[in-house]
Amino acid sequence: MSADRTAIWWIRRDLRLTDNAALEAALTRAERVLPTFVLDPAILRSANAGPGRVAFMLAGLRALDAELRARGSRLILRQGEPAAELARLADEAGATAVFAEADASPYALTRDRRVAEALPLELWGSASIRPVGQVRKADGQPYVVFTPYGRAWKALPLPGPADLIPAPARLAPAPEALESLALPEAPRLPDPPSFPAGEAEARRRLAAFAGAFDAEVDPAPPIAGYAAGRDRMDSAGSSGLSPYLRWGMLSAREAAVTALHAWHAAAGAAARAGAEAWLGELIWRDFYADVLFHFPHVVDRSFRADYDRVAWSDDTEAFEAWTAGRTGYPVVDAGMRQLAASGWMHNRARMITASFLVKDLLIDWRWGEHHFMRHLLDGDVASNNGGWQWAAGTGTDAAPYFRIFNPVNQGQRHDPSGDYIRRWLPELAALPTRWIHQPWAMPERERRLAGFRLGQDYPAPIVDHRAARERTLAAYKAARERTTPKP
DNA sequence: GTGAGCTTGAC
DNA sequence: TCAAGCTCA
Repeated sequence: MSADRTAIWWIRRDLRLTDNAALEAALTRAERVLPTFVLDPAILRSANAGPGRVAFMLAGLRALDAELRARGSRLILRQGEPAAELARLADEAGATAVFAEADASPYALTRDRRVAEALPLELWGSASIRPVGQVRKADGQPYVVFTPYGRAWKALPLPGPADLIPAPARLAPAPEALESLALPEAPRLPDPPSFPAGEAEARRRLAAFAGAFDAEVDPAPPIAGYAAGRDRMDSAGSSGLSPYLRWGMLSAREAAVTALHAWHAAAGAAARAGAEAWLGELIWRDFYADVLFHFPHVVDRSFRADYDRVAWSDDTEAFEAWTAGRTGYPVVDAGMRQLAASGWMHNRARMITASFLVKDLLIDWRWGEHHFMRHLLDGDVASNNGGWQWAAGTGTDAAPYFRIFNPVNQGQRHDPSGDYIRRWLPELAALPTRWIHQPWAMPERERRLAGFRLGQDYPAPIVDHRAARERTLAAYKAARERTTPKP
């Protein structure tokens, strides 16, 4: 190995220096490492690339560049087809290898195969905690039910703090002559942003969520109340880390180590349950990455073929009302407006809005999946598709088709104060809590007192939930009968 | 082959 | 109480 060997660290969805196995491998093997990001037109032009998520990514690259510069290096930004751009850069810099974090999504696998044909590409680490394909049944087949998957996941050796790779303190400078595109300005981020991009912010949030990892210092960090608190939309019970995990501003492995540490340090059974519940959410993320890897057809079809025959309604007007947060069901509309305004939605609200689109409006789950992908900062094919197929009842381990969320009950149960509604639907802010989840049921006298006009200040429900429920049950039943003829 | 169990429910 | 059927061991 020559002393001046140069390698490319190809950054994709791992916008961090801490616990980065690909970066570490590159540093171990080369004298000089070129941190490189390639803006890929195939991704940027795809229907799934929302401007909000692109802006978040660009802000993340800016933050990463600052971290690199603080260590003596800088980000090299290129634009074009990755294999061609990386080959060009390798020529310019005399680089002999490319190191990258493994990414198991279908597009990434295809892209990386092309790059590997042109250059020596080495994949290290994983965007999930356990790489896809690692957790399998005794017969070698992948799991398609979460609970047994989770049991097997936990039975494998668990990562500990010693497994995490520290960020490098110094990096060799990139040659001055190597060109880098200027980072495009990131438009469309709210100011101040709900989710400031970057590794430093991710670590701040992780520490704030999981506490000082010491029950004597901080006996009740949010993670300790997560088991009960995560479903509450009217308080900050969730970690708010999903965009950072999506872009690798936080390593999923470090999140798992933190959850396990919080479990050991927990002050009691409830706090332990909180840490376990959060670890469970991280395992869901691994599970859906694994499902997508083994069953890539889920990207555009139901996991279970029966449900590709559901006679969906092509009601574009109803779909528009759903996207705009104007369905007349407050909890649905609050979720959709939170998504539009912040690029993020509470997970409970994701389930409620998804159930409403599919099972109240009988609209194809793919319409909703694509809308979410265009708006979510954390939009990730595996998790988003898994969540939608779960809600639609078409996926692995899905909610049964006849389980249809009642939007009023869900709102009352998970936003009992009504504050989630008041935050995102200011036109309902003056309504008494008793009626805030069903303004149409409010007596005329009370409406006048609150100065509220149904149909003007806020729409009347666009569907009757009870009737919609019956219609959906019939449509799913018909789809099943069509494809499973009696012997 | 067989029984237990299946993220988040509704009526 | 109801709503099916299928996975996993």
